[in-house]
Amino acid sequence: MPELPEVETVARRLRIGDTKGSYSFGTPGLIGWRVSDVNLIWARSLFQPDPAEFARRLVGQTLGNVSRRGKFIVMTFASSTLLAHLRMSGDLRVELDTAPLQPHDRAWLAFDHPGDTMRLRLAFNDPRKFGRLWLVDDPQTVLGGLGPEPLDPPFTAGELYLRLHATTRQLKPLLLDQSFLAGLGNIYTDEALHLARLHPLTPANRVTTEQAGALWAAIRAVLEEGIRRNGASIDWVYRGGDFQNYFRAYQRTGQPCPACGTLIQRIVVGQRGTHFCPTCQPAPG
DNA sequence: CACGTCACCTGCGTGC
DNA sequence: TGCACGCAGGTGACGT
Repeated sequence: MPELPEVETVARRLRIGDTKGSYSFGTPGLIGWRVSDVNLIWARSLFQPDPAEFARRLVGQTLGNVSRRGKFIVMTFASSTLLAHLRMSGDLRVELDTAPLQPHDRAWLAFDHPGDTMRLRLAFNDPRKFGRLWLVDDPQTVLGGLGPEPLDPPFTAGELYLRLHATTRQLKPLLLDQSFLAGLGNIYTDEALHLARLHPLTPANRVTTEQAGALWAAIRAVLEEGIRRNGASIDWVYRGGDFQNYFRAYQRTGQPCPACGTLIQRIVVGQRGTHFCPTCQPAPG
């Protein structure tokens, strides 16, 4: 799924709630709520630690903050950090703890709140079972290998240019590499390369200063638009966003390029479907 | 180092 | 209808 904008949308929902939730009153954010119970339905969803220690360390802790790093959701408790990676099909739901569990729910945490009779559930739903949870003392043990955060100030066009010129790798797989840049996935990589008018197979070290500037601006533009539209909802996995209605290239094989009308082509790069306009994004060399 | 292949999983659309 | 097959928002472990 879930790339940076979708993960940001999920993190925001956990942090500040959602007035358009499943209930008339929406769902509140979970900051300040206390874990009263945990249940692991599919044990392999938990990467670290073992289930018994997971429960022992989490129950009784109060959630201090929810943020995002790359495609990870970062839930900060007083003495540990819960990390979630949604991989291809994961999602996190906040609901009343009386709501029925859903098919493909893999784990849940129950929350209570001082002076409040309401109890909430945070459910981790993941049809394909690729998603993972970690409970750690130091989040850097999991997040330490990630590249720059593309929307943060230290990530400049000049920084991108320098990183591109450190390798001969093709742009598409390079941008998907989370140690090069954190947060891009298949959708936003295709969208950014199209907007920047760069062919997905271009060797990174052959990108000019101007092209690096265009790619930097394009990455930020597509991510910001994705966040503004609450992410993309595609296939049978509906997540509430509508960026899928504004794709320029991704999954538009055979449809006209919005810039020039040429039909979008699909190739396979590193086992991933890759969509581009052969006119706007001419082959390198 | 760069690239290819497979594995991990389930569900959906397509075509025979 | 049934059933194979290809495809899917990700990543990590291998082999060459």
